[in-house]
Amino acid sequence: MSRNSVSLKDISKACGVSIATVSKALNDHSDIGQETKENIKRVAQELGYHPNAAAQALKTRRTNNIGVLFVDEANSGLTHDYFSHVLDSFKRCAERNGFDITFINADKTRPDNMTYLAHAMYRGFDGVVIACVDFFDPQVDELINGNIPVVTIDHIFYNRIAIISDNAGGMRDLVSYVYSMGHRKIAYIHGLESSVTQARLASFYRSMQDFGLTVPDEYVLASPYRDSEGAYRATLKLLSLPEPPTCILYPDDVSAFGGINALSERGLRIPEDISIAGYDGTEMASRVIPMLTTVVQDTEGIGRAAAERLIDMINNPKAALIEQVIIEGRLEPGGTVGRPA
Amino acid sequence: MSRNSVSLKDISKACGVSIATVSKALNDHSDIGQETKENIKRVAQELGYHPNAAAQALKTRRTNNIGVLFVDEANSGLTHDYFSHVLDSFKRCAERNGFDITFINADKTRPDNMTYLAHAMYRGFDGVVIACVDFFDPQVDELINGNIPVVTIDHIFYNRIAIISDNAGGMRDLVSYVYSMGHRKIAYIHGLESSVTQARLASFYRSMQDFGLTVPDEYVLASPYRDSEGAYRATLKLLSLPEPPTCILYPDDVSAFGGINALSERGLRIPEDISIAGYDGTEMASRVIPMLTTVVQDTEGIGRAAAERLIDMINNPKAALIEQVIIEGRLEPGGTVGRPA
DNA sequence: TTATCGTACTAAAACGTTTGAGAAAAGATT
DNA sequence: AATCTTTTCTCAAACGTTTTAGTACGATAA
Repeated sequence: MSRNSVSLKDISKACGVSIATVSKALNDHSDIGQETKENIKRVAQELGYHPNAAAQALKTRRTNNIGVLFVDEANSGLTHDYFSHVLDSFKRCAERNGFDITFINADKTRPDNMTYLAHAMYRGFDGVVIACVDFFDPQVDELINGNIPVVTIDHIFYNRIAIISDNAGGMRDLVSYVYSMGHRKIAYIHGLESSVTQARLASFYRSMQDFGLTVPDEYVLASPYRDSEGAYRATLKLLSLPEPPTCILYPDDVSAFGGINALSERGLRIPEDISIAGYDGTEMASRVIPMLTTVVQDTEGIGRAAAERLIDMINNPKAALIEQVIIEGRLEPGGTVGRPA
Repeated sequence: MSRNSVSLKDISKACGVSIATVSKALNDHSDIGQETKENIKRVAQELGYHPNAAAQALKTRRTNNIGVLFVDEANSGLTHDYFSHVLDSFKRCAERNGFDITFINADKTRPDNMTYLAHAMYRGFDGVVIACVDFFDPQVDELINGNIPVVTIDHIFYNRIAIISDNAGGMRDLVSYVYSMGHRKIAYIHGLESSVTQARLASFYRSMQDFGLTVPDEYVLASPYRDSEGAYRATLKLLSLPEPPTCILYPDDVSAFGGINALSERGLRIPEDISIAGYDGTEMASRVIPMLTTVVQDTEGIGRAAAERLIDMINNPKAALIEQVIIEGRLEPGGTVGRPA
């Protein structure tokens, strides 16, 4: 009862040794006799002892706990398909290394209204991973510049380690593939201002240029990420052009579905009449027929890389090299890109 | 530097009062003068003081931290669409009440290999929410029977509070709707053994019976949850029956997509030639045309209810009433159910 | 014999907080 | 003037752990 709690003291009493001896025995210090160690460990087991994380943290200044900060524009939180996969991978890797993960509160209405950094310090996180947030939020800046080890995902801060997916490479592969299928009139609907967007957009222009193609301004439209409505409208706009594209690239798979809806409403068949491609490689992309052509992000790799670097930083604070790790994606041809009529 | 840490002691020095006074002032105890309080709070602010969660937890035996346990058969973890929505809602509600959430380690290979309960006690969680796990895992049993407040989602344990979605009601509504569209030959592919499955299956039979329909055994097939391949195969089996159904109900939306693939492969149009419906109301269901007919689970309500009950239990340990909260879903007609030919 | 060493242990302080019991000073009541 | 209250503050213990310095003691070396 009363939140049963066996402490070192209880074991020390049961074994007739001091508390210090028990602590050392359980932590396998060298200055405790073999026999004593074994006895203590046995008794600890029998009594159902578990260390107290709070006491350990207080004493050692280490929590074995990593903070996760994630807020996206749409406030979709955990339900964000891309992020939830990254986080899942991050979590697995962290757990394998004995770390737990706790969310850094994203609700600004929290009773004590602490900033992200304050919250992280309050919990004593050994490290923090930041993803998909509004990187212009001053609170994020404060956190980045605090003295807790940090890795960021998909956004580069100059004084921190960043894990970023290879947006330029993915876009290059995509354009290259579409080109090889015979398309020359390629439109690109891109997400709103972010470093990810910029990287892809630049790569789009560059790749097109490498193939000797010029991109009419009307072929490049903006629409929010993961907003099928916006993509729907943008698609209609493209279709109403005097010379509509034969292929439309979308900023993400959800948007691509918005596009599909617009196209099928206009009676256009995919890929016979028009070709499309998404980006991200979400589950839904692979569940439809024809399978959506897309660039599958290596979410497993991103999450793992982030966890590995962060844990590395935590364990070797001096070796805090600034680094950008680029994780490649993989083009998934699917069936939504055909040869233009 | 060195993980900057302003403590009560620093404030007490700066203000020329005792540590106790500082603590009481910051916690608004009544035995501290107004003026002193204000001064202390101001100085705390200036010095950038933040409480230390570990020390507080050690002293008060309260962590303001809730543990989340979630492992599903497919080990899809956080990427599980239904659960990630429930968790997101849970998280928001918990945060509004000043709680953080931390995952209970699901990786059995963790270095210290603690059981779920051991882990929860180690972290000192004030409460625990359990969802979608293998409820026959003895470790889950141990956790349920431990003395930490627990709520379970979608599974009833007799001595604990459970939040469950209204599977019987949802299935009834679905059958009723399909019936009203004129269908009489209705097949049901259901998930593998679980209380959710059983509740829906029973409700399916009962609803059919209420409409005076008998269900041929061949119309009821099993296929794992969220397995589009399995649903694909089951669908083909149904189509090869001498008298195939005019409508197929799937255990979840992902499975429904597997079914769609099988049907379109056979050249059947939806809903002209055959009708289908999913369950869950995932994002992908609403992104396709025609929109998938499905029962949208109130994930927001489920998550919130779970958080509210759990926090209630935490704050009033005596009022630990055993309760089952049923959260209703909502039939989303979509466009995949038409009138049978 | 005495100094030196190694092994196995303990004492006690410390981490940062909370809290009940008390103390000092000022005000109110007899 | 003496006593009781009230207000405001401090003392000190406690939460469970880790760790440094030190002790006791038998063995080895001089």
